[in-house]
Amino acid sequence: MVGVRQFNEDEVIATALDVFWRKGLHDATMQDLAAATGVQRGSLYNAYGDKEAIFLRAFDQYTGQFLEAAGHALAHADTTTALRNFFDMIIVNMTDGSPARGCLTTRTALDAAISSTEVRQRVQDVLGRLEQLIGKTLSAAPGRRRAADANRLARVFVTFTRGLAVMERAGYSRKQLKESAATFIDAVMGA
Amino acid sequence: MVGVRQFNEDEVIATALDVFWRKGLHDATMQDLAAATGVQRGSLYNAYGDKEAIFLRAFDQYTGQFLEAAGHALAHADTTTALRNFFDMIIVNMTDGSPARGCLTTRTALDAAISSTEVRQRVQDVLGRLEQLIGKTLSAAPGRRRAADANRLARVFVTFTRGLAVMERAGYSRKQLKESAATFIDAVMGA
DNA sequence: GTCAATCTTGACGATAATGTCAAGGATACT
DNA sequence: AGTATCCTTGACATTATCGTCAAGATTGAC
Repeated sequence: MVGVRQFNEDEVIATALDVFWRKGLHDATMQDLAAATGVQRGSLYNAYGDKEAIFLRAFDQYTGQFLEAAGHALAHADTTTALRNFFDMIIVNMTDGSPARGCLTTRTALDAAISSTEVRQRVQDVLGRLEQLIGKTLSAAPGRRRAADANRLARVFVTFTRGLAVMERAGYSRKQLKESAATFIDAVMGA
Repeated sequence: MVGVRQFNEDEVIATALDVFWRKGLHDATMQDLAAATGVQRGSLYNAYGDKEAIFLRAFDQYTGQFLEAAGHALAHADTTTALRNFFDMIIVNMTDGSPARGCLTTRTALDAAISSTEVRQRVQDVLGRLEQLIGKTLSAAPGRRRAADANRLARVFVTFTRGLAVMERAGYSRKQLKESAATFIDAVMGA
C-alpha cells in the first residue's frame, strides 16, 4: 500500500530507540532501523530526513522516560532512601536486556566528538536536568547543607552515575554495581 | 626502499596511540594510521595483521604509562593529598590536547560491545590494576579502615574516575571536573 | 470523477573501509 | 655471485553505508 503513511510514528520511534540503545547512534544503521521497524529505508529518509533526526526523537522519548523515573525514585522523604532508590533504578535500567543495553546517554556522550551540536546539547541537557533533580533532593535533606554544597554534590552524584554506566560496559555485574553504589552513598552521606 | 622494515616500530605504535586516542578504536581506520605514521596500509597489515593488533600494542603502551603516572601521583604520605594528585593527573590527562582527547580506556570500554574479548580483557585489566593501586593507598591511610572497606571504596574511586571521563566528553571543562573531584574527595574522606 | 499530493519501493551512484595479493626490489646469508 | 627471504607498493575484489530519485500507486480534496 502506498499514498498514505503506512506506519505508526510512535511505534517506529519506540523501536528505533531500542535499536539505538542496543547499538548506539553511531553503529546503528538505517538498515538496522528499517529491519527493526519494518519500514523501508527510503520511507524513513522521506519521513525523517536522516538517521540523526530519528535519533533525536528517540532520545527525547528516552530522556523523558528516564527523568520521570528518576524523579519518581528520588521522591522519598528520607534522602538516603531516595538515593538508594535512584541508584537501583539506573542500575537496573542499564543492566536490563540480554545482552545488557547499557546507558544510552553515556554511550551517546562518548560519541560526542562525531556527533552534531544538537546531539551534544541533548546530552548536556539530560545531565543538567538530572543534576537539578538530585540537587533538589539533597537540598531537602534535613539540616546543615547549604544550597551551593548541594549543587556541587549533585554534580558528583551525576558523575558517579556516569561512572557506573562505564563500569557496566567494562563488564561489572548488576550486583557489583549495586555494591559500589551502596558504598558510595554510605561514604558520601555518612554511614 | 624495500626488503627491510622501513619504519621504527616504537614510533609507529606511539603515533598509532595518538590516532586511537583522538578517534577511538572503532573510528580510527587503517587509512588514518597509514597517513599518520607514513607507513602504507599494506605494510601495516604485513607487520601487525590488523587494526586491533595495532591497537592492543598501543593500548598496552598507554596503560603502562597511565598506571605508572597513577602510581606516582598516589605516592604521597597523606592519603587525601595523594588522591588529589591522582585526580589532578587524570583530569589533565583527559582534557589535554585540542580538542581534548578524553580518556582512551573509557572510550574503549564503551566500544566493548563491538570489540574482541582481548580488548575487553585489557580494559578490565587496567581498571582492576587501578583499583588495586587506589586500594593500597586507602589501606595505608591512618587508622580505622578495614581492608574490605578499602577495596570497596577503591572501586568507588575507579568508578568516579570513569564518570569524570564521561563528563569530559559531555563538555564539562577541566575546571569543572576538578571541582567535582575535589567535592568528591572531601565528601568521601570527610572534609 | 478528476487530479494533486504524497507515500512506498527498488534501483542507482558514490564513497569508504576491509583484507588480500602479486610484482618488484633490497638485503643478508652462504 | 647466487639465492632465499622479507618488505613495500599499488591494485583488486568485497562489503557496507549513505543519500537520492524516478516510477508506481493510493488517498483525499474539490
